[in-house]
Amino acid sequence: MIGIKDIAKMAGVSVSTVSNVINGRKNVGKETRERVLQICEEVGYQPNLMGKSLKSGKTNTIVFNFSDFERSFYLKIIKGINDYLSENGFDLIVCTTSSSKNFMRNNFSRGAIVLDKKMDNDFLNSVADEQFPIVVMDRIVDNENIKSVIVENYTVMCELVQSLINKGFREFGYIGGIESSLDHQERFQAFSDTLKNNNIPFQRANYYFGDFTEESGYRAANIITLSNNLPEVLVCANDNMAIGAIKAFKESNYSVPGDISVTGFDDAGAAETYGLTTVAIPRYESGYLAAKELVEMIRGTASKDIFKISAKMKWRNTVK
Amino acid sequence: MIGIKDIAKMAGVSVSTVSNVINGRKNVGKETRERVLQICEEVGYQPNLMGKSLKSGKTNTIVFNFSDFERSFYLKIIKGINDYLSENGFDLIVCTTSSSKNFMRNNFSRGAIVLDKKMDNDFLNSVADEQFPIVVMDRIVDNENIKSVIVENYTVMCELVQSLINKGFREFGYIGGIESSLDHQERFQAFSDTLKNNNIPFQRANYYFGDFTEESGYRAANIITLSNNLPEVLVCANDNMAIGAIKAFKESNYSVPGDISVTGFDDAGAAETYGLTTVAIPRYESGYLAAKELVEMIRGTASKDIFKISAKMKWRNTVK
DNA sequence: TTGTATGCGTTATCAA
DNA sequence: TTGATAACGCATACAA
Repeated sequence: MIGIKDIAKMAGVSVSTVSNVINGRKNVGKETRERVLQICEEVGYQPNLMGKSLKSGKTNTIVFNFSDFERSFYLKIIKGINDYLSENGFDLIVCTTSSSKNFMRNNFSRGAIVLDKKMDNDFLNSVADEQFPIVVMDRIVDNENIKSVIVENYTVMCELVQSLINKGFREFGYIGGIESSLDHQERFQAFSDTLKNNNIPFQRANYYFGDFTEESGYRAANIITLSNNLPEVLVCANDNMAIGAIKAFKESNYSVPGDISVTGFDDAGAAETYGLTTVAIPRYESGYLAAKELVEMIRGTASKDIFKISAKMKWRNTVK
Repeated sequence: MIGIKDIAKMAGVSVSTVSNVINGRKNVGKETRERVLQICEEVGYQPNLMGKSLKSGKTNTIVFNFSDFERSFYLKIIKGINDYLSENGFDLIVCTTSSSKNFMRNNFSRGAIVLDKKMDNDFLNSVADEQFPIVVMDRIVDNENIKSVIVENYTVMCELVQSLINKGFREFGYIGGIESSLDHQERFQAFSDTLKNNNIPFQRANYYFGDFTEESGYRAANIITLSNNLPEVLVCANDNMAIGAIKAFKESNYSVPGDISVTGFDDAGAAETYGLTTVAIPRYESGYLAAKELVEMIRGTASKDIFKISAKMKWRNTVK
């Protein structure tokens, strides 16, 4: 691997001069500067981050941590994060749980964005620090160096359910997501609060367990069809499960929305294809904003508030 | 930040002794070892990864490099890579182009898997090394430390086109992908070779440029409809473009496959939804195998051959 | 069994 | 305008 020392030798100057050129100091003669830059270009010199941050004690690396490979919108979040960070001169590394623990320390990286349920609060509390701020998504942690960026699920789910009630629906079914997920909790809370506010009863029997996968929605819907007691509308905690449910209904020769209406949450790629009525969450923007919040924490200019991403109803045609 | 030196001072020993304790060498007295470990524990000492790998030049980290956020199957590839690596005790970091160049060096990582057209061959040749092997996907680089894992596009595309010919199709259209992509090149080569072998003419006018995005397929199909000269079947270099084309045809009130048949390549998530006839590529397995090849190169047990992932025809209903 | 000295790639200080 | 050198945190060869 070629280093500053090699460049110095080739250019016939000292290492300090090369360092000065590379870091844009002005105390270098024009000719020397050009010669050095020329050589760097030719040999494709890349500064070694190790040496650099060993010296400075600072890095520009941000860790993004996730572990669920089933939800394709994660790529959009990553893209948002990546875009903001590269616009601001930070490097991004994406890791899954175990590796993240190695890299989330302030002599290696400058901060982290965490979207992984397996990364527990205790661990986060132990590494978060004024020198190592963290942004968590879909979770709230009580620590002044950990900031939350969450989706504003509650109001939009209220809006969705209220609209369904206004359309005349009275018998609701619900498929929930992973219980530890804040998204799940808020969505279901909004769902049941809205029914309660309208004096519409919701039997626990009409709650079906899911885990945000299409498979789990499919299974839940099969159980529903077997019960011989279809609700008028099935509200699902996300799109994957809604789509799984729709597939199951179609296989059992029920028409959506003829026999049963279905709603989702996310506006995932496939939602449009299925004409699914759902809630659109701006994923790219979430990532971008999470990165922005983190960088502001690093710079000491962040506000303390939880950052809420707002979502919007998307009416399509799986609701009568 | 507390370092080995501080521990040494507190324990009243030298830094090398502390280093020896931490790295489990046996040349340390029992008492000393216990005292040092005790102190490390108390103060929460964490070794500085920078200093460590700057010195030792060895790590267990593998870099995976990609940059296209539009193709959701990338998540499957990442999952495959992640699974193999974690089963084998390696850490994975995923990076986009610019950051990758920082991390792809043999004192930080142990090897890399590259799936990014923006990472040029010159750069790869300059970093690849016996001590830093690289696996490239969808590309062939002539370097004994760079191994290719590619999809066996040719034979399956021949099979697809031959089947279409056997069904009686004679007028073909084609939407190509990014020209620099090996996938694109092989698929088109197979397409035109098969037509030639069957003495079926293919006019260059029926070739449409695309870049693997749905958008580009949509545009190409709109151009086709305006030409008033629909081919009998439109072969697309991937699913995204095929789906874009199908949308365009439907908007122009052409029926698929009534007025025109369409085929894709990838078996992306949405392909099933659209009932698209396509070619299924095992993405998870590709990632898993790419990681396996890399680890074997690291261990010095890899074969020199290009690794080919085989793909399979998937007949659905966008072909008459 | 423990300590001293050196070097990894870089930046910063200071002298030339 | 340039160069020599120390220092960052750690591992290691070698001396004690």
